[in-house]
Amino acid sequence: MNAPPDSPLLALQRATHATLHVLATELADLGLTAAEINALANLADGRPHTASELAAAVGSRPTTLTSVVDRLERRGHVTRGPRPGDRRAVQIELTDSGRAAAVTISEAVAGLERRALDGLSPAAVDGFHQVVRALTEVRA
Amino acid sequence: MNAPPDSPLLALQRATHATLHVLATELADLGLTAAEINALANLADGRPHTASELAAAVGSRPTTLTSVVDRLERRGHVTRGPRPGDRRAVQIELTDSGRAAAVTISEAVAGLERRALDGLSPAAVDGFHQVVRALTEVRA
DNA sequence: CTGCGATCTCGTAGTATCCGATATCGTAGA
DNA sequence: TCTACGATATCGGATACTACGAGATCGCAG
Repeated sequence: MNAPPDSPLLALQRATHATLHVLATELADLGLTAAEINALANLADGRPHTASELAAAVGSRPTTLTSVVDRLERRGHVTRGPRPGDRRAVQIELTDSGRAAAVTISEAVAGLERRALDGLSPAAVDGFHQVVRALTEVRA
Repeated sequence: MNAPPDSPLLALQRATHATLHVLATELADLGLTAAEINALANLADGRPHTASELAAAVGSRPTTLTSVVDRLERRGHVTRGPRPGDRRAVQIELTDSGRAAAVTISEAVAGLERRALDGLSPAAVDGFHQVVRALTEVRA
């Protein structure tokens, strides 16, 4: 199968869907959706983020993130507060339960990556990052 | 930017969102959504596909595809018909207008890929494909 | 203190996605 | 032949995602 080399973009989307689905299945206990998982994973470093930063990190618009953060806040996983020094920006921070969830997510992500990338050469992984980065920065 | 090497999975999702958005912007004239574009791109080889095959190709469930194909059919881009020899399966084929749209999409995809991958080594692209493929096939 | 740009939220609308149930079809087995 | 079982796709209903435009709040320059 997969006789033709297959467009990088199509392969990319397939991989995204597939990994997202695996992750959602593994993390079903948390009761989180894909977007929420993605947001928490990007918050996992513990640094506070603004809505804009987070939107850029997950690849969506700030408006989209509002509802996601709403739900995360309602569940007590994050808090919203003004950023000291610039009260326009909203600072999104993990709570204790949010940090716990983020750790679980990070471990699942790391485990999945380990399983997938086990037999591959570092050069391949490096090439992957180069391509992904180039694709992310492409403009219309 | 990109100070930390950043998880492959997060980078993957970011790239998917970014490229999808660029594509949707470029192809706004067609009046198609991301899922529809994805489906047409996967049908672009002209071969007939079944709903299951197409679902696997785009990375979603057959139920999800039904509504997408519904819309494509209503717009006259595809036809549904029974597959000769197995009337359970539904054969999805491009119409003339669907083929035209698919060509436009393929060109946009190819152009985007060319722009993004221009300066990169073939080895990097090869590594990208290896990683993406491994990620796609990972299991829970 | 006035205007302008930045940042976020809210309202609204259309899609996407899935689960469970159902209908149709193919195939193996009695 | 006919019956049971697996495969395939659709339908109904529910939830979430995503975006756009409008509005609110705030920082900053003059």
